[in-house]
Amino acid sequence: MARKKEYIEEEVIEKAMELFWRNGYEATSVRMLEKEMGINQFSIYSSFGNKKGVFIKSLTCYKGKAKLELINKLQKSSDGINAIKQYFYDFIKFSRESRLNKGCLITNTVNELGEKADQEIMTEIVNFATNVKHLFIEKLELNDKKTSQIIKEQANYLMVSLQGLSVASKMFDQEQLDDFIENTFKNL
Amino acid sequence: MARKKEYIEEEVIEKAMELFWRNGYEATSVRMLEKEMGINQFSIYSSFGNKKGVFIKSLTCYKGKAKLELINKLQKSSDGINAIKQYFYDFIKFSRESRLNKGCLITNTVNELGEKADQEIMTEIVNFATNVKHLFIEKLELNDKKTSQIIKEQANYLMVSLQGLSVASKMFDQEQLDDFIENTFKNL
DNA sequence: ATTTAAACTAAGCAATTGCTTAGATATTGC
DNA sequence: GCAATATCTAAGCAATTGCTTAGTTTAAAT
Repeated sequence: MARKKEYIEEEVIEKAMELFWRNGYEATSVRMLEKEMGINQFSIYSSFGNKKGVFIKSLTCYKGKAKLELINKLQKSSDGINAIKQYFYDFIKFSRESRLNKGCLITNTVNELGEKADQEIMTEIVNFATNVKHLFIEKLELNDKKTSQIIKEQANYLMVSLQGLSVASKMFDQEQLDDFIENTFKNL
Repeated sequence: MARKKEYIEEEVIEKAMELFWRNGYEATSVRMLEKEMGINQFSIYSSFGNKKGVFIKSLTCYKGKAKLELINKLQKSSDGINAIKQYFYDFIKFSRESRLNKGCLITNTVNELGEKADQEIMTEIVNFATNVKHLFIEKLELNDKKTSQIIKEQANYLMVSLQGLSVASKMFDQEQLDDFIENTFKNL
């Protein structure tokens, strides 16, 4: 009884996500989204409500991509600490696009919006961080010598370290990042 | 032969710096700067050229404040590793304003502007990071058992860790940050 | 006191922001 | 074929962006 959409929402959201990932939230305008997603502003607003709506869906898309290309591998591994270390190395590759290091979209967003981030956005972020942390805990528990207190501390340590890696990858060279990762996992 | 300025550039720049620190570069408009600095746009542009000019001076101001409240203490100390650890704890206090964790302005800027940061801004940033790193190296050298290779690696490690602390302080609680710092220095 | 020039106020510039809407177009059920 | 309706294009909205400029005020040198 009506016309068909000429685009697939999941596909255009991936384009949007890439743009937000490269530029950040504020620096990405609806006109830029229009071009990158290949659809008109009318379509953007009718599909996603507003700019924030596009961003929320982009975060979901990012999580899906990260899960597929990064997190599933960690989840499957039974290599404990070494699996997490590999995750750190994998993350650098994951966040690099040709010569540009984009960092982690979640970390970028926390850093950009901080406490003044919208509630909905903040929920997505905390949600994602919690998942990763639980996964770290799961891998740390493979070492049965660690007490739950130690595991908690080390999981916190690793979470902050990962954020450092995200920011640092934008300005430090591979050698510096390698030094960081190697030292991070020395005593775990 | 002419009228006197009704403001002191160093004073109004400190206000601008606080604003950039809280909000980031893009999210800070010239109208906001006008209000915060307490001077008219004409004065802003005649004193600092353009928005970027205000920002560059703000970075310099930040460095001065950091030196005074943070870096000098580290420089004076002869406590080696422990002095650096104390620097990490001091940084958290330094970057907190009432309940808001603003992170490090330098780290915030790298994260926001990344590779597309203006050359002049990038110079200021690299410059500052290099200073801190050299200071870390100086303190690490107080332990004469460390080879220069180890010291290089550990300095890189600490630099990235510090950036992690900056971002993480925006969303993690004190306990998580403490776990991070304590574990960070276990590796040294 | 007069001249001179820098510093002020405040209005205004074009460009861009997020978002909306009027009207044309296409796809469906009948 | 026709009517119904969701989707498209493209123009336009008020508000905000970084920056400028015309005109007034102030203070020092003569």
